[in-house]
Amino acid sequence: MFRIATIKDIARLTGVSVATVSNVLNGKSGAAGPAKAKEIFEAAARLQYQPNTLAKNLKLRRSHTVGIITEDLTVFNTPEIVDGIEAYCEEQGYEIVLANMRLFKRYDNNLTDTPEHAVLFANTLRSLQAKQVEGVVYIGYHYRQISYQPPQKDIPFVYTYCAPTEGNFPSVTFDDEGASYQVGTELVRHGHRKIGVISGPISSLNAQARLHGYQRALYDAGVLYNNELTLYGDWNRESGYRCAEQLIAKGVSAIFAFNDVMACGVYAYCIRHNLAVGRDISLFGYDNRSIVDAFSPAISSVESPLGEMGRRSAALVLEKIRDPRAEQPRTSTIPCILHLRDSVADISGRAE
Amino acid sequence: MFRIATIKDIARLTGVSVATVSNVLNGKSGAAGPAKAKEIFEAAARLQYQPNTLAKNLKLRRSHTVGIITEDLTVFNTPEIVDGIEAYCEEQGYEIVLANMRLFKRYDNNLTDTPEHAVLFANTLRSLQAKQVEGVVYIGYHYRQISYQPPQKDIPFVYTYCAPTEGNFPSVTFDDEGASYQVGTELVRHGHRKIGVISGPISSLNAQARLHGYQRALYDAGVLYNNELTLYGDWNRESGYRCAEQLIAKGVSAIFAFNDVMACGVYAYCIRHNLAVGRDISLFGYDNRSIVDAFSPAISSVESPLGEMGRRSAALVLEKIRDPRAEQPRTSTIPCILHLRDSVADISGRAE
DNA sequence: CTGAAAGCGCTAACAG
DNA sequence: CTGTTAGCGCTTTCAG
Repeated sequence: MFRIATIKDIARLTGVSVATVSNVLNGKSGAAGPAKAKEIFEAAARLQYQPNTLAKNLKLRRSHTVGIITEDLTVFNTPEIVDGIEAYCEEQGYEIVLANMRLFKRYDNNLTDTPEHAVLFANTLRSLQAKQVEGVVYIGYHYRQISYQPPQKDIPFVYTYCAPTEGNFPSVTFDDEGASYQVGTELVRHGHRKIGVISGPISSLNAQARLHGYQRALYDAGVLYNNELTLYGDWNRESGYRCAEQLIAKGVSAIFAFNDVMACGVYAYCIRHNLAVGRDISLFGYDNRSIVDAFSPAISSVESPLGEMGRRSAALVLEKIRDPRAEQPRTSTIPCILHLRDSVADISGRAE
Repeated sequence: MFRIATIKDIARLTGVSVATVSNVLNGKSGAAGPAKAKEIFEAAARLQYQPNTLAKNLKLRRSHTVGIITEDLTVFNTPEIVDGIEAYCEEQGYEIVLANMRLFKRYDNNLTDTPEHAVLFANTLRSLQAKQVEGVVYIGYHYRQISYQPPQKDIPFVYTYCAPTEGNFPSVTFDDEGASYQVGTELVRHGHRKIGVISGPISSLNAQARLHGYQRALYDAGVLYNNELTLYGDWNRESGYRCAEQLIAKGVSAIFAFNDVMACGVYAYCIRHNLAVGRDISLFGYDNRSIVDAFSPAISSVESPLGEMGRRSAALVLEKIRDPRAEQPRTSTIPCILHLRDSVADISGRAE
């Protein structure tokens, strides 16, 4: 079997003590004469020396590592958030260690808050702490309230893509309300007055925020909000299709679906009934998933700033690590990115 | 600041030595009297004792951990492979530690094998080894040849979703050729004789294997292969659209696109020209991405067995860890999963 | 049945 | 400028 070279091997090879090797390799100026130092560096390179992280961290009692807990890594937005955290940590000289709870796979998509989840969370967090992480970012699979939290109230811990029901840990989310405000504003600016909304389930926090933003946009634009034109889907394609049918019967010129999958349902309805999206019907989705490109014209949509949420979460955790008494905002909200595409027609010139 | 309880705290609390605590907690029978043992367990529970992984692994010189190197975690199929590895390792009592090279983000999608990649790979592998991983799975972002490999020839190391150009490390891939064979067979079974193919670039290994499988299916079915009906796209939507135009002009009744994105292009062409997919034109895609559901009828497609590839890779690594002299297959190929949907019409009854 | 002691690889006083 | 030493938290002989 192969053995990784240790500081001891270098010491033996160069005829100095391990302390000297350690000092030289850690750049302590004047730890050895220039000749010896050079010799030590060369030996290290030749042996492909890599300090044993375990030993080093054990000794230093500082791992320079932040833990990431994902509810489920295979949910579409999670990897981008992880990526943002990694990018930021790398810039700051921190490592990351990932713990995936695999909630979807493990519990077959039953994601209501159960006691099992709390136990799994506690175990996951402890296993991360056993690895001496200095802080933790918790990534939800979808925006919702989380009832469990770390037992210690003073560890650097940030929720992202979800929010704690209580406690003082910060959370990072995206600006659902603001993005919907922009969508509403854009649709009005393009001349639309009768706009249909296909919301998610009324219990969804995302859906609530999106509806508020949209309503505020209409208010600010002086357009009456007609709640008959707001229907509630279930995030799935079929509900988009069904709601499109009703809304179009009511004579809307544009539809704002609260996710892309339902927007696809709308698109399908339009195709089936010979309505040209981007001319007869304008369409906005949400999530900016790859399906927005499946059609032509492409579906306008709202992109969540996943990478930026990751970066912000990491920044908050590192700040807290460096200054445990830092005052941090309870919630941080990152703006979304609007993608206005040809699915939205400008009808301001047309007769009503 | 909070401090995690150590074995020492328990020892002090229960009035025994650390050795006894360690023995009891590790289930050494008869390490202490039953009363004392109970007391120790209770103290551990009360203090939320969690053994320090660093210290434990340092001492044992066995981390029970396998490393995962991903080329890029944000590429759509990577997380599912990671998930499969995790699931298997968890069952076997192993932990995983993930190192994401972030190739896409870092090099702006320039993924030809460059010397920089080899250096990044070497660093990543070393950092994993510094954490004392016992083996490593390397996950490519897309199936292709990889020219670099670990410097040590005897470490447990498996490539997945890619293959090494040389060396004796095993690789795990999916059965592109077999899946395409099945697609060809299905299309013929549904009465299709003039079938258009939209391949990927001719240099792509995936595309080559898929074409072979398809050709073999025609051969076995006694259908002539007309290479005029095979066009080469570039994996993008527009090329699907363009190729569809040419193929349909040649009178094909079915189109097999080598990925779903190009299949979307075909779909778009059909919609634009009033051809009903699943009636006038049959369509098969590849990858089974979420966009297959964007249309109605849904696009038939081929699903890569990502989770299973992960599990198999993990199994190979663990086998090698447990028996360093185990003989292992150079390549393992996992069957794909065919999703036959309504985009494929049975035209065997129709006149030619 | 129980504990003292050594040591995994590394760093940081502290002496020389 | 260089080396000795102690110790991070844990396991494991080996005596008592």
